[in-house]
Amino acid sequence: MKTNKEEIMLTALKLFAERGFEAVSTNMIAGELGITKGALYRHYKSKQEIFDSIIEKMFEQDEKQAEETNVPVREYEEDAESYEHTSLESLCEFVNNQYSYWTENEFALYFRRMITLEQYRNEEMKKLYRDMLSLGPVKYSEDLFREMIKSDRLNAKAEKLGARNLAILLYAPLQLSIQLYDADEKDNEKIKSDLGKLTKEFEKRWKKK
Amino acid sequence: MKTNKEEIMLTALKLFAERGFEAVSTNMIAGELGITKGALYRHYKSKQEIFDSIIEKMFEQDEKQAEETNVPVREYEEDAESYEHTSLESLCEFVNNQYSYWTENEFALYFRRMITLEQYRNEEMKKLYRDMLSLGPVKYSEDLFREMIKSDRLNAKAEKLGARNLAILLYAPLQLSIQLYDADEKDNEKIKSDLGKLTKEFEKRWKKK
DNA sequence: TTTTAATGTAAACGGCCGTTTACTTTATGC
DNA sequence: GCATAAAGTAAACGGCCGTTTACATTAAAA
Repeated sequence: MKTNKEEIMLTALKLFAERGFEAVSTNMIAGELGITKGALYRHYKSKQEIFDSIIEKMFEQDEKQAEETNVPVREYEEDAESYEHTSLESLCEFVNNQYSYWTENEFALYFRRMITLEQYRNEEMKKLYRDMLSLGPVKYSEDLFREMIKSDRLNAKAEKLGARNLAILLYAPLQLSIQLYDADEKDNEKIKSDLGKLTKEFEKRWKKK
Repeated sequence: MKTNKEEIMLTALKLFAERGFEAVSTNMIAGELGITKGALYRHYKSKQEIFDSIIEKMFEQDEKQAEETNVPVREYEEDAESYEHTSLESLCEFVNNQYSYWTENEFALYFRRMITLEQYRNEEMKKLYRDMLSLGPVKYSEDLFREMIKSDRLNAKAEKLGARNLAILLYAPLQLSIQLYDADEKDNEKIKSDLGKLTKEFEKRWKKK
């Protein structure tokens, strides 16, 4: 009489992140917890419900994360005013924070891997992956850069390159850094400091002198 | 009496690329082909053998691809001479070719997705993913940049930034572009032309004047 | 200490898994 | 056209799937 929902969820998440939802059996999850599969159903009414609760928890955690960092994370508000105070520096800092978040925060790390494995399964998963990890963040940065260009905070070269390409140039090294982390977790510190250098370099290159 | 090994392999690959190897059943593969699962075993002795033959075919195709493009793709030869004639231009062109290869070549496209879904399953898959899609290409570019710096083909800023970071700056936009393609295949032409712009920009920025 | 609710177990359920078997259909070479 | 080998079928195999059931144990409340 010990296991709680949180524990089951995290155990399942780790397995989902390594084999994919469909390939993980209730037996595996229970076995990992040292209980029998029947006991799982005291806490969740199905395997799917475990998965759904993981998604839900990620959304909750994501909101908190968004509040902590000064740069709003996902939802783009049409009202342009909200970006007026976003500086290039804070955006670069945000990128570095994102690296730490997706590699060092245990839940975020496994969630990212899980959703990576589910991204091609159906439209819902595809959208989730896109919004959280690929097109979403790019579009978000793009919007910020567009604002920066409008308010003349970037140099002429930046203006010429365009907001979308600036977003790609900033966001791509983050994405690759996360991939490099997955390739060898031991390189974490090196990867992180390299990313720091690259964002600093980015700052210098595009900021209005 | 029509189905051949090639047909089975490609059908299986598409399913593996969307759900993952373990989640795809022999029934699904056979169903997609319009035959019964028993018939599969006339061509392959197990589901695993279908998977293995996909890997094998990818290696074969990869070798051909490496011969066609003037830039050697993977295996790094200690002998530094082999890089002497690799120019920054051809490396950038190689990056653009890689985008087309991993999005427009049917087999490469589905193989990439499949291996993406298998990357966390075990050490063998992890290595395969790393070598073909993440750390491998970065290391390869890094070696090329190191040679370029040594032979003084890049400018002072490039030298200061270092070969690894140059590799990241060149390779990251390719990786992200591929992800963006997966997010919405219809954007292909736009993504490709943006990547072209970014590599041109890269060329101008780091080449010795 | 006794009651009660939460948490566990083991077994059963129908169903699908990968694979093998015995047998039938189809295409090809002589 | 007929033998033969290739390619298909349907059914069976043992085994695991997700889930439910009936019952036992545990921990907390009274």
